[in-house]
Amino acid sequence: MSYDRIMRLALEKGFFFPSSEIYSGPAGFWEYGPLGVGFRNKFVEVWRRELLRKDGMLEIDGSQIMTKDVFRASGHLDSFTDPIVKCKKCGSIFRADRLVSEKTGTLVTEGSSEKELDDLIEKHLIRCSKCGADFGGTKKFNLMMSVEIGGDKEEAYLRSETCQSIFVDFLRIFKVMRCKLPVAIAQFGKSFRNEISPRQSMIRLREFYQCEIEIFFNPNQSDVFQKYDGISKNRLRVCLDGKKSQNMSCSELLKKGILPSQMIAYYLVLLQSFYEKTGLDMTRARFRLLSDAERAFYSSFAFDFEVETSMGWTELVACNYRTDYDLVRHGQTSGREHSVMDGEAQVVPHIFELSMGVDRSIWAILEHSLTKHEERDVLELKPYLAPIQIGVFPLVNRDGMEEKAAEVLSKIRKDFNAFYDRSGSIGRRYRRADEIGVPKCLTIDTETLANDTVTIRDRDSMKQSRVHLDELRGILNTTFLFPD
RNA sequence: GCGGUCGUCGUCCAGCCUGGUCUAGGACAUCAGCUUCCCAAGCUGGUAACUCGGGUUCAAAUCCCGGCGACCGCACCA
Repeated sequence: MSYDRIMRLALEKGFFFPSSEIYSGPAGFWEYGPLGVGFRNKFVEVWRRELLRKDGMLEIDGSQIMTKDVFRASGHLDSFTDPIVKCKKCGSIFRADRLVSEKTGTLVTEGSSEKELDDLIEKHLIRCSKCGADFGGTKKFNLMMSVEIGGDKEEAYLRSETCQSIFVDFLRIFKVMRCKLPVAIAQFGKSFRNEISPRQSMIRLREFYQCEIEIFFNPNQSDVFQKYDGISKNRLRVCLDGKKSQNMSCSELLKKGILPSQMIAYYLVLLQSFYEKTGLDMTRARFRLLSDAERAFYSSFAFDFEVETSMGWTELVACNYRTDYDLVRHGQTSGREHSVMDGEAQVVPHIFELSMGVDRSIWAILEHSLTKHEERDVLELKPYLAPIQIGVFPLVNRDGMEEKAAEVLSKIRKDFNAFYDRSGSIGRRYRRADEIGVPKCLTIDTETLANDTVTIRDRDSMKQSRVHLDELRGILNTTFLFPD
């Protein structure tokens, strides 16, 4: 379905909408409404089921504000603080350090202050290379959002990736949870990036949700991974050249050296089967191998899990081999070596991560799920992902059907997300339910009053069947049960 | 961040050019009532908007400036 249609659905039904809307607040911030929260919660619960519980991972929930040292260690403060100058006339922006070294032929040290750079620009009479006008002063631009803590305004940052919490917590978790390598630690939470120009609603946000999984392992033991045995024949849809996708078995991918280890193969399979369960159209999904230039500074091997949407191929998950970069850096900065015992050997674990963008996954599933059946718009969400599971309707508003419907509703509303609707014709009510993806509707009619049976109407087929109220709970439980 | 286009009920649009019958209109949606025994029927009534700030003017949704936002292109995107 098109971008505009999904946006209309989101705004009209309240899945999500711009933040601080009545003041046309800053770009890149969006709110989840009731349906959006319901959907997202269920999405995260499927993530927990298909990845965390299935594999025995540990989940934590870290603080969003973290001290400056964390990001000094992670490299974010150096790598993402660029000194920039802006032309007073045409507004063009340049990296101040690069500009100075280009024009003067001298190397500018990484840590040069704004004042030093300004002096150099003045001394060498450097002007805008586009229009020749003056620059305003050098400023530091950073994708990190800073905050001040307490009366003396201690410098801190909103985390730009949730995984830093996992890294700095690693030693404690490993010890108190009596971990052995390999171990996976996961987290669902918010991250913040001061994007220059956020675009396309849920795709590029300044405040966004991530589901991250960090797998800590002994690099000397990663060749043989027991769990791999069960998935060696599984096929992954990979894209090696940025164009064509193909299904290849894990054993083939390993033999050809495309995947570096059995362990990584296993986790990519796990991730792919998770997304299959979310209802994403997997024929429009792929693992794209990243080139050297595309990888993050810390990563030595990376696949992006991407899906095709109205905006083209969109990255949903970054699968990075981060080596021992993070734990070594945190070890150096904190002065506490981040090594653990693995059998007889003491090792600094390496890390493989699955870093999922939740908001854009939500968007992609909506795009792949909203379908037009003749004149009927149906949001074909998997029953276990539907924010509202059941509609309860009196067929007509008389003869005590409303009261009976209220009775049915109160019977099921504690166990299911159910809603009651008496407004408009029965057909209109079915259509309203279809568009927000309600899988089942219960209708109370004359026969209900006579013999306590209701009709269950199915969203996708529109077919109806009649069940006794005593059987209802069992049938609904089966309907919304997660398939094995 | 730069450039272009744009900003009116929940959604989509009319009105703007040519300021004043605009107390801002319509469609769809929504709410109340009537009707309705199964797939957007009908009737009656209702709620609901000029993005924000400043300026010009006797008078601003309408003209001008600025902020904020949206879309498109460039740049950016751990």
